[in-house]
Amino acid sequence: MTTSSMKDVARAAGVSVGTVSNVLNRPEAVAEETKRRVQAAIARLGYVRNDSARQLRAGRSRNVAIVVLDVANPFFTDVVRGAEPLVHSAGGVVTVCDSGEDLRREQRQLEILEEQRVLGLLITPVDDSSAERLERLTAHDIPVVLVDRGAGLHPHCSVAVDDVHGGRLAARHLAERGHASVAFIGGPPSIPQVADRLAGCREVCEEAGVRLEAFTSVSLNVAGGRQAVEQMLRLPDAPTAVFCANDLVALGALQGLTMHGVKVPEECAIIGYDDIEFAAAAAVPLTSVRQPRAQLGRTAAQLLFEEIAEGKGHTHRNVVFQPELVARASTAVDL
Amino acid sequence: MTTSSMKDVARAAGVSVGTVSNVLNRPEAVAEETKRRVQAAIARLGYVRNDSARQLRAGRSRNVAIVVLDVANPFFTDVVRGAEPLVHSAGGVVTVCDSGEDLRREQRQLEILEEQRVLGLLITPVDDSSAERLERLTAHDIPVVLVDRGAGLHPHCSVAVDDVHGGRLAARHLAERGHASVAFIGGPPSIPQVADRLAGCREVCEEAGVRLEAFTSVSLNVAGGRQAVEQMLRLPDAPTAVFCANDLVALGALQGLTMHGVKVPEECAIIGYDDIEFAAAAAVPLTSVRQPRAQLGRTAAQLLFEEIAEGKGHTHRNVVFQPELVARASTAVDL
DNA sequence: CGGAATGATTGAATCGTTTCACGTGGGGGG
DNA sequence: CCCCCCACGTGAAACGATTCAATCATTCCG
Repeated sequence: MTTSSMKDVARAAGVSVGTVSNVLNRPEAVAEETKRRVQAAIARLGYVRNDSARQLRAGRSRNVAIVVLDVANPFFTDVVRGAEPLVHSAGGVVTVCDSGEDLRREQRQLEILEEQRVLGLLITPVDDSSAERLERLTAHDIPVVLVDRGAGLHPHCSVAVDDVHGGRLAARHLAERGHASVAFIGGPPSIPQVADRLAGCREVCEEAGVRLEAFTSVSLNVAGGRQAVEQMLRLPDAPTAVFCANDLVALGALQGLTMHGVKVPEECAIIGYDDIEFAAAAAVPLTSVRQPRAQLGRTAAQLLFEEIAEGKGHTHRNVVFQPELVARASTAVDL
Repeated sequence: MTTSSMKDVARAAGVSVGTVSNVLNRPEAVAEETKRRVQAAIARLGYVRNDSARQLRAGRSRNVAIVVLDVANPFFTDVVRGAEPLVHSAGGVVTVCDSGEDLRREQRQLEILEEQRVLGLLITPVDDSSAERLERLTAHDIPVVLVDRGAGLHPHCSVAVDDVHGGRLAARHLAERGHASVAFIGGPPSIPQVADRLAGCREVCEEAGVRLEAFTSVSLNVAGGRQAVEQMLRLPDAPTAVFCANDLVALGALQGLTMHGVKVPEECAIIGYDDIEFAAAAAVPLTSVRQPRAQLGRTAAQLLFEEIAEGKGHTHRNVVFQPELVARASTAVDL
């Protein structure tokens, strides 16, 4: 059984292909009786539109691509989920590409996506050297929206979260609970997110007269958090609270403290960042700074469609969201 | 700057479009000098192949779609990662669709994917009522590989993991550690995965003379695990170990036990299932039964490409993987 | 030196839709 | 009774790449 085309349907229904096309795309323009006949033929033959042909004529696809640094990272999956509904209601589907923080992979994916003439692109670029390739896309009329990176640097719309403010929220929460000495644990300071969170934290600590000690974790994951906290415990007067640059690090810190018999939150409070699903699932549910992830995705998609709708006259927008503190057991003690 | 076509390139290089096509697809068939001229023109014009046109001619796209129940579930993201490399080396990109366990969404996505004439489809169907729609796809020459569901039921290839064996592994591990009474915590028994894991566990327990008590969690998540374990603690002689149908439930159990001051593993051991990344990240690292997730994806993609290569003469294969036990701190005590 | 073999290039047909300028037939208004 | 307009349909021209038979030069061999 070969797939049948409009021509087959037209023949079967005794009409021209133009009419079949009308039944599909502007049903109000065709007489009831004819419509019925055509629809019957479609059903009988099991006809399915060929999107390639459609796209060819239209010049673009209806699909939106999103290129993320890591599909397994809950942050990105939530962003994807936020973006999906809009794309679907525009008749397209979301193509998710995992660059794995690898520039070459990212580049290859951008090439493929450009060949596919995607409607638009949501991307968290691997680093600033992607800028040039992205400009090429917009030059070829493929709008690009940056997610959580490089806001303002490029001729694109962007969505991001205010990390400095997130750092402030965390520090303020700890200060209010009476902590006089806190540790910050975060990965390489070259990562803007980490630097911003630390900056916000430092700002509030200085204001409130809280002693702040920064530990550099080898990486932003569980192992990094565990190691850093062990290093911290060796200090003569260890801080009574740790603020971690993300929840993975915080889970690592919790693990390290548990191993050393340090009670959380009684002897040491923990506060994480991102509020991933597993923050609440930890043995001691983690206080965390939540980013509006789904909304990030939703807004990114909105900006994309706005840019498409406005065409030439579009001016780029950079939307910044404010994070929010979610208090749980890991900081539930006042000193 | 309008996007330029092969015709433009041909004109710029002073050759015919056929030659340009050859430079792109069979470079060995065109003279050095000509090739150089054409490539120069391509670079100068910033020409990018139009995949729609290509697909139209070829009759199919080079993209593979994967429809999952939940993009945020680490199980599926790992499957996606396993499948990606193969698809990329075939010149395509992976379209990830999240059905969200919603039949209507799944249906809509299948329609779109069929219109797009995807090369093939990897899917974990929402339920058996998807079978009919999937058969329609194969009838239209779009091969389908089932992932972790409905193996053998349908005229498709499939990959799955032996859950009964996984249950046996867990029970054996606990029996070896000297536990005489264990609890199973799992969601509705109507889920085949849950039923199989329990069956395997029961089999070994009976064999080894271990008392087994099954608790039904309201759902397969953290809250479910916490509630079930609280119920368990109310028993006069509570079991000394719990086997959870998945890691989320196990994390919930750990949380519940921690809240009630029960020490893990000294007073109660825990063993989970899936070995998600966060199992190792728990305050007490969780012993878990690992499914070869990436390999599941890789193999699924392989089966897909085999089916494509073999064409008509293809006979469907059902590949079943054996899970593997990963021992960690949460069971590291012999009674 | 004729003819065959080899190599490079061309041109045109084709894939399946969409779109639009153009019939065609019937009904209503003048 | 004529004309115009409307509502439906038609047919053919795009869209941009691939493919293959046909053409044109060369080179090689006897």
